[in-house]
Amino acid sequence: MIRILLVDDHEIVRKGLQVFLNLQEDFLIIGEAKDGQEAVERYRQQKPDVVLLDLQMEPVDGLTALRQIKEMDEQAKVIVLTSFLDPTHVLPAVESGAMGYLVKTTDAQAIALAIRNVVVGKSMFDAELMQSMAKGIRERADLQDLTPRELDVLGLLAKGLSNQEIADTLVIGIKTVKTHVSNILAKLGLQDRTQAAVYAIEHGVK
Amino acid sequence: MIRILLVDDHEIVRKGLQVFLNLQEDFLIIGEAKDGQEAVERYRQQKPDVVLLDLQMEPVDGLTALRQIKEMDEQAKVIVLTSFLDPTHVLPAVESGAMGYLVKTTDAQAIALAIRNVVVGKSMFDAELMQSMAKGIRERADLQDLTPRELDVLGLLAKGLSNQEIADTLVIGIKTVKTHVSNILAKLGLQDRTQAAVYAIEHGVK
DNA sequence: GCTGATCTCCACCTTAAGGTGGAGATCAAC
DNA sequence: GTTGATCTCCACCTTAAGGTGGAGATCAGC
Repeated sequence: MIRILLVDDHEIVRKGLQVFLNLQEDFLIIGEAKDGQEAVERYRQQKPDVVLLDLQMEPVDGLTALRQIKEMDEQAKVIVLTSFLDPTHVLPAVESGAMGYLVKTTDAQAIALAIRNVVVGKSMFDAELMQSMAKGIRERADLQDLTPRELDVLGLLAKGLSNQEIADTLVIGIKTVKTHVSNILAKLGLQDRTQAAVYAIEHGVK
Repeated sequence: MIRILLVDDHEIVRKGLQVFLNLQEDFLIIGEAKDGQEAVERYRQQKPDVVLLDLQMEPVDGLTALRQIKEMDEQAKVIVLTSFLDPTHVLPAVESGAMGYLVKTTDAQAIALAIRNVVVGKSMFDAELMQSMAKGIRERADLQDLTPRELDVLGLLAKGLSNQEIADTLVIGIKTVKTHVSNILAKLGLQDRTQAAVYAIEHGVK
C-alpha cells in the first residue's frame, strides 16, 4: 500500500482527492492537512510515502512546508499540486526538492500515475510545465545576473520609488543609485525604469 | 429538490463538490462543465436552479459565462466559487449579477447554506469578502475617475511604453499623451509613470 | 600578491518626463 | 443653445532620468 498525505487549504479539493485516490486499491490516505505547519507535523508523526502538497496556503505556505519536510527527511517524496504554472512558483519548488509538479487541472488518472512513479523514485512533471520552463530558466538567468545590491534597488524601484527615495532608503548617494539602475537596465536589456518595474513585478522581485 | 450545475476546470474540485453536495438530501447535481462555453450550453439545456461557477477557466472564463447566462435568463441564480478574493475579480462578478461569492476555502456546510439561500432569492457573500470590499470600492473609484482614453494610455504605460511609443500606438501626438499621463497621475494621486505602472498592474488594467 | 567582482561616488551631458496654463473640436445631456 | 466632459494639441519651463567614462575601496578566490 502507498500511504499518502494530502495537503490543501480547500476542504473541497481534499475531499475530491480522497474520493479519487481511494478508488485505487493500492492507495491509502493516511492524513490531511490544511496548511504548511499542519503538514510538517503530520509528516513527522505519520511518515507517509508520498505528500500531495498545495502551495497557496495560510498562514504557512507550501514551499515553506516542503523545505521543512525535506530538512527533516531527505528522502521525503513530495508532489506539488497547484494552480500556478509560472516559473516564479515552479523553480523554487523544484530547487527545494519536489519530486513532482502537477497543475490542478490534471485528471485523476495522471495524478495516480504520478504518485506511483514518485514512490519508486521517478520524478513526474506536468507536460505544459516543461514548455514554460525553458522560457522561465532563460528569464531567470537574467535576474541572476544582478548583484544583491542591484536586486535591492530593483525591488524598491518596482514599488514606485524615485532614485532619491531609493538612495535615502538604502542610505547611499543618488549617484550610486543611478549607477545601479543603469546597470540593471543594461543587464536586463530594458530601456527605462518603468519597464524595469514591470519586469520586476512579473518576476516576483521583492 | 435543488438542481445544481457545477462549473470548474479542476476535475478534482468537481468530484469533491459532488461528494459533498450529494450528501445533502435535497440537492441534485444535474451536470458539470469544465469551462465557460460548456457552462452556458449546459445551462441552456438543463435550466438548473443554481450554478456553482469558478472564474479561472480556459478558454472561456467564468465571468464571460456568467454574463451570457444572465443574458439568456435574467433570473439565473449563480454562485461564484473561486480562489480570488481581490476586488478586481469580485466587483465585475457582482456587477454581472452573481447572487453569491464564496472562496474555495469555505467549508461544505457554508456552501450548502449558500445554495439554499440563493435558491430562495437571498444573496450570500463571503464574510472575508466584505472586508476587502470597502477598500476595493475606494480603489476602484480612483480607476473609474479615468476616462476611456486615459485607461488606454495607462494600459500601454504599464507595458513599459514611452510617451512617444504610446503616441504612435494610439496614433495621436506625444503632447496629447503627456496631457493624459499628467491627468492620470493627478487623478490617481501618484508622482510618476513608474508608480502608475505598478498601480495599473496591481489593479489589473489591461 | 594579483585579479575580478562588487559597491560606492563623481562630472558631464542629453533627453524624456511632467507641471502649468492655455485652446479648439466634438458630443451628449439638460 | 448652453453646459460639461472628453479628446486633441500647443508653448514654456523645470527636473528627474539615464548614458558615458571615469575612480577608489573592499573582499573573495586563485
